[in-house]
Amino acid sequence: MDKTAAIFKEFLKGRGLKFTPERKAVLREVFSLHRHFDAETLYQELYRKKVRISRASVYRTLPLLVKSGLIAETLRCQGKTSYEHIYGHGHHDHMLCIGCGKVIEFRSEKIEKLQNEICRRHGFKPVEHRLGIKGYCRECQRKIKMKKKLPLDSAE
Amino acid sequence: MDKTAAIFKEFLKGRGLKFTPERKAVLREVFSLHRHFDAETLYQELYRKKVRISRASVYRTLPLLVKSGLIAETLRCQGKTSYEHIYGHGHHDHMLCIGCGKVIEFRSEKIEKLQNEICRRHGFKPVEHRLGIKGYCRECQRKIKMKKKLPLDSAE
DNA sequence: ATTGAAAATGAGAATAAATCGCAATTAAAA
DNA sequence: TTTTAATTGCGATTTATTCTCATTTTCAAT
Repeated sequence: MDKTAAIFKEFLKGRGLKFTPERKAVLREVFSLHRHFDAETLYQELYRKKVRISRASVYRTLPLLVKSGLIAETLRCQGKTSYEHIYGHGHHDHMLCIGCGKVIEFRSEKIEKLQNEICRRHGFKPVEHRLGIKGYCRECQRKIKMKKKLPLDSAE
Repeated sequence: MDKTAAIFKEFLKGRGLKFTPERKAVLREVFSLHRHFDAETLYQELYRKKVRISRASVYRTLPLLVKSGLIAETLRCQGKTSYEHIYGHGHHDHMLCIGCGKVIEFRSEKIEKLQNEICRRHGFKPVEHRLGIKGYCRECQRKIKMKKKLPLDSAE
């Protein structure tokens, strides 16, 4: 059994919850995917692989995985909740291009440190955080300069 | 005419959009509210005040206000998009207590600076950012210590 | 192994948030 | 004014997610 399963099982046991085949399947699929995903995508992917578990179970399992600390919700992008791995995937923050949707991941030790310091000052025990910066990537900045009429999404 | 209206009007004119009474009403209501709000709340509030504009118009106007820079989406909290003022309300980040839902606002000049620096390095032009830290406030940390069976939301 | 209680499941109905289509209306530039 | 593109309201629709509940399953204690 791999490490993530052990963690999840442990988490579940601690709260009197069960490590069912369905939950196992979701966990497995989650960690076979790379990058961000949402509940529906995961369900479809499982379906494609002939793993027949209900949407409801997928929707019920993902929040448990979040609470177990294995995954986290990402910044909300287009109306649906999306997730990313935490386990085995060092923490990082995001830049999100408003123009083309590109995601740039980054990590700043200094920012992390400052955050922790601020939390300490407030007596706050941080569990998880998200920093998302919206803006325009290099390419989209160039594109925008060439338009006459300002597009709705222009930064200017 | 107040400053926010001037800004919004200007923004709209620049893209060939119109400063209609409905948009004016939404803008007005937005800035009469304090703290976070969502589309439905705003609609209800307007309805209560006998300002009869359709939900659709509210939903259509809020994104425009975001694009104008007057307001911003907040961290997603419970499935619906919520907003907060930007104009006249200095930017701030959030700590969100998982236990009781309390929101602590804070601002760190140092973090802001670091963010800008990182963006520069990536050729990214930031427009807006959100930093949200989830965790447990002082009180909830105390409460948790006293429980036997771990609640679903426990940090441990 | 058996059992029993609590928890989980699937299927689809239900809800909630947000968007869309369209005919009628309106803002604002000419 | 006139004109024209933009906007409105309404309700229908879509999309995401949650809920209901009868049935099944897990797991700890026999």
